[in-house]
Amino acid sequence: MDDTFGSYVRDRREALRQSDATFSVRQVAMRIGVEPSFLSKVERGEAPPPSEAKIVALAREIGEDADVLLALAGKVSSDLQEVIRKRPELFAALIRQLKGAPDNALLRVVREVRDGDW
Amino acid sequence: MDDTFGSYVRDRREALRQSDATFSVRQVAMRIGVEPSFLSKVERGEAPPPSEAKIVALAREIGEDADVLLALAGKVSSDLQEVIRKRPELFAALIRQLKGAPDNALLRVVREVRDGDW
DNA sequence: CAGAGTGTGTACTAAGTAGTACATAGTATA
DNA sequence: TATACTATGTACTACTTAGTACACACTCTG
Repeated sequence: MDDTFGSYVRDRREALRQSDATFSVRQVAMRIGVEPSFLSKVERGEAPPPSEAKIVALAREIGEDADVLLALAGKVSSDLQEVIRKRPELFAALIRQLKGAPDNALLRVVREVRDGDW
Repeated sequence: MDDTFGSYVRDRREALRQSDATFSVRQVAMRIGVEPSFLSKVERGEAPPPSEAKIVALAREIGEDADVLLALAGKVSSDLQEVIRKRPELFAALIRQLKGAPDNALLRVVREVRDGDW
């Protein structure tokens, strides 16, 4: 098991706990709707990352971007997948083409699309 | 169960069988590496679409784009997912922004990226 | 009419997913 | 020192995924 996910979550949660005692395993687990033992196992890498819905809730809890946390868990948000599935050829072509592009090039495309008159 | 996937595969295979007898359930199943009864069930929607690897093999067999066939199966190719997972913020932003864009706008971006000096 | 090839029905399974329930042991506080 | 909250360990389970194995009945061809 790789477990960047678990350690990352643990680190973030412990950090938040410094200033807010409600960030215990128990309370966070309760807030995201899982058993404390399960969250504990996930954080220690003994259980694989939970389902997408729980990860999204967890991201909100620890103030992290949901897509980033999902990525750490080896997943891609289902709403993104749906966008791709609706036009597979076009999005497949686009994504494969941007695979090797540097970050700033990507950012430029993002901005162009945002600002442009599409 | 929705089953556009199964019917689509069946239609394509039957069409090919008109001119080539080797496109029977049995032979295609053998070529893509599953049991004939399983392919039969998949085609009739009694079993969900098979694994990504089998779908890709099937796409080759019936001469369809793998990404399109995967999309019909409700999946997104794992290599595309990996690209997204490596830079989740950027790709999430891009894809969400292009969600509602018309096909020709998407095509323009694809072409720009291909031709541009990125 | 034998044999090959066709599609399909039934039964089974091994591995992975996503957890729950409960017990235990340590720690902080009043 | 009681109590309350903390984290963790062990055991169990229901569901899903991704199929296999094998037998059956039909049809076409030599």
